[in-house]
Amino acid sequence: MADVKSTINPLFLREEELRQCIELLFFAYRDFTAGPDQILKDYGFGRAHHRVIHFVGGNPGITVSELLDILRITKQSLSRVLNALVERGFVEQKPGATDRRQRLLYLTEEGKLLEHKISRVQQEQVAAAFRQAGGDAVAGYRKVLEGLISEEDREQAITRIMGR
Amino acid sequence: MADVKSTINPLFLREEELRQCIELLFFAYRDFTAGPDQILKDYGFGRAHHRVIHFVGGNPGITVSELLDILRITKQSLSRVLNALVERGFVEQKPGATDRRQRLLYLTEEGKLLEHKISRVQQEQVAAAFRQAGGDAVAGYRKVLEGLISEEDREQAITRIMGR
DNA sequence: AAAATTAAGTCAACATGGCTGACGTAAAAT
DNA sequence: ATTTTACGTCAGCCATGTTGACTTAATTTT
Repeated sequence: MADVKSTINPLFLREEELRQCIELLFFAYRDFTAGPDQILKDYGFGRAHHRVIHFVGGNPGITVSELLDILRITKQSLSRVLNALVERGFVEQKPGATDRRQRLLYLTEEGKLLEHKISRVQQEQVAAAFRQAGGDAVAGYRKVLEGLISEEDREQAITRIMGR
Repeated sequence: MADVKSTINPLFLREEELRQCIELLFFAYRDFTAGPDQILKDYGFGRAHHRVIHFVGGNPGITVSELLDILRITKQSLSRVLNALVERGFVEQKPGATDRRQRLLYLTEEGKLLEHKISRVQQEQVAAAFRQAGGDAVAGYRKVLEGLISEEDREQAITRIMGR
């Protein structure tokens, strides 16, 4: 069937393939976030808290404005989430050494525990997919996702991800 | 640097790699949804409306319960969005031929226009990433994303995506 | 034919996490 | 001394998810 169509109209298969790949991303992302969401529920936290925990965990001492730049949300949105995390003792703020206006963000011990708990689940899920797909597939996955990041963001995002 | 660490502790690179791939998915998904969001804003619609338009467009005559099963939201959440689309003439409902309780969903001509407009942008974005990454990378991308879908959902999702 | 189940819808209330706008404070840069 | 920057707060709005309770019409089961 697809064979016939692609012989008659080579663009059909391509468009259908693109459609499939788009839906694949939708379903994968949905299941990719399900594990963390489940754990976070026990703490009364949501996905927004997870993002903060994740990026503070991976970038100890990150400033508020750097975090805002990664998350691309308003400081009012961030503050709600960040204040909850600070009040409940998962994140702590220290004034910057050279610039004392800054509040450098760190995970507390409790925060690190939660971060590990969540990322272990997520890493296991991704690791299982990688094992099953093989190393070449992983390389392809990375290439495609990098290309999916918009040009304006790409350099910034990639160096942030890779450069640590 | 990574060389040293991976020589000393081979698990480090693996964990760091997983972390990178997780962030890659976060950033890619963010930019992947940005284009459609932009267009939808002009119509006063959001991402929720897009999902309905997308899946009704790809599955003409889909029932409400099938759609609920794909989107994994409550019927109350769906109804808000679906009613808006029907009222504004982007989706129409027809009673099922064999089971008249069902309301089969179709895009109107206007709905198809919007669907095309959005998916053209998204498909171009994905196509650009594919072109740049190459065919092998695309195969890898698909394999990994399939593996990322949870086992319970996998067969259902995959056959739904591929089987058309 | 009567009873039970199913598909779909509705009303109401609430939570999460985005947003805008306006304004405040302390530290740093000019 | 003035302006800019980093960060914060208050207040209110919007989109989209949730739960729970209940209705209607059509189909299926008994």
